[in-house]
Amino acid sequence: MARMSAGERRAALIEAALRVVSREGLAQATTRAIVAEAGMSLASFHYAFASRDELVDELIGTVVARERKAVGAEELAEAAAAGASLAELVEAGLLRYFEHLRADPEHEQAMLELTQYALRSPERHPLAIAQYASYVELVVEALVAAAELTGARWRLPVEHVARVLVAFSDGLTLTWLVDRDDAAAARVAAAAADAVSRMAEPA
Amino acid sequence: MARMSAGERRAALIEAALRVVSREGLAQATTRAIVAEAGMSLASFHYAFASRDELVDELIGTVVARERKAVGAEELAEAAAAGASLAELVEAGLLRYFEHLRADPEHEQAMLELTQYALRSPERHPLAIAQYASYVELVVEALVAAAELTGARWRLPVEHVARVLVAFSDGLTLTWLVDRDDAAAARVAAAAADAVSRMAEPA
DNA sequence: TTGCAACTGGGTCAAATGTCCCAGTCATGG
DNA sequence: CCATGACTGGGACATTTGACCCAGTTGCAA
Repeated sequence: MARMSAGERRAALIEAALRVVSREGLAQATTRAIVAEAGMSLASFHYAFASRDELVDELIGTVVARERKAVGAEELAEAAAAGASLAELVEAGLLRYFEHLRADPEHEQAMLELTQYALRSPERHPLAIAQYASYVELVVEALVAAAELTGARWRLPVEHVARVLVAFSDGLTLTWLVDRDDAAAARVAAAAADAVSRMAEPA
Repeated sequence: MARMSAGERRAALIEAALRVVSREGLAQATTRAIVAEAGMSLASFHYAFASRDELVDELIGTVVARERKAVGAEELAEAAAAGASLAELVEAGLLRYFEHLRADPEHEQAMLELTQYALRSPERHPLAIAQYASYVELVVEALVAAAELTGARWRLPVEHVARVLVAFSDGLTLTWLVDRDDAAAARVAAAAADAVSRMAEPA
């Protein structure tokens, strides 16, 4: 195995772990499976991490940070310039997220498993909370931008609106992962966008 | 251990397994943990079930069947008689589900884990699909009743409406399990009811 | 009552798994 | 060039876990 710094090694192991969890599930992400994926030896694992739990904890944090980039709001502006309504903007955002989900369902499944893992112990519960706080924060930014672009004003605290939208996205994700029904997912997105856009009024 | 028929024993083990999964998670539901919960010996387990997997598969089926009873639609009629609108009826239904969730969060968490477990293998994926088909069916019944009681007509196939509502419920569940924010859950319920009720028109 | 099949308890086995040790290797500063 | 410490590879070990065997026991049908 090539030589690398402890930091690089930790990063490489986390990448490998994420691939294993995505492909086979958290339960199958044993230390041996992870180092095999990373092409290292077991000793390297325990040189970089004190325990498997430590890696999983760090994995949760890493993965949340990455998600932030995945759903960027760059295209919002052009859509609004093209005369889209707020509801249309929100729906477009949800559909963009849905494409992200369709492109890599296993990744979202992995995220769900990591959340549930975190929920199972009091020490890790904060990790799950941080994960969702991060989602909400991300959606807040998009909602603020969307409202500005369409000259609307949120009648509720935008965090509240975002929290609702995150819940709807989660529901869309979970149900689609089960039945893989694209049309149904599109209907969920439309209904969610409708409900959320009604939380705004002309500025 | 008292003597009982193979059928009773299987049922008792499934009950015990559900308790263990709810309390400690699927990963901790080892054969030993399950028989300890049931107060039996390991041999009894393997007398009743060929393998742990066989029990888990049966657990998923059992648990779905039980869920059907939990969200009964008895109170719909009285609410409608009191002059509630369709949106109010749907919201009341969601809030009733939410109370169910609040009363036993670990149970819903167990359901989620079982779903994800089923999603992880092609052979078991149909179990998850059946689980959700059962939810949709249940919601369809309630939606049909609610529309009748308020003199409304669904503009979409009621199965589509139900599928959306199931997605919203899932989102409500997942996010609430993380942040335990009752007020936020109530807002999700209201928004979901709003969106769903707009899928109907006066008959 | 008695024979038998259903059933049980305790122990055992092999595999998987998390953790860790130790002898060796390699890069780098002096 | 070489000493030193960071890093690696290959095992080893205890524990957990799923599976299951076998000698006994017990309810029940005849």
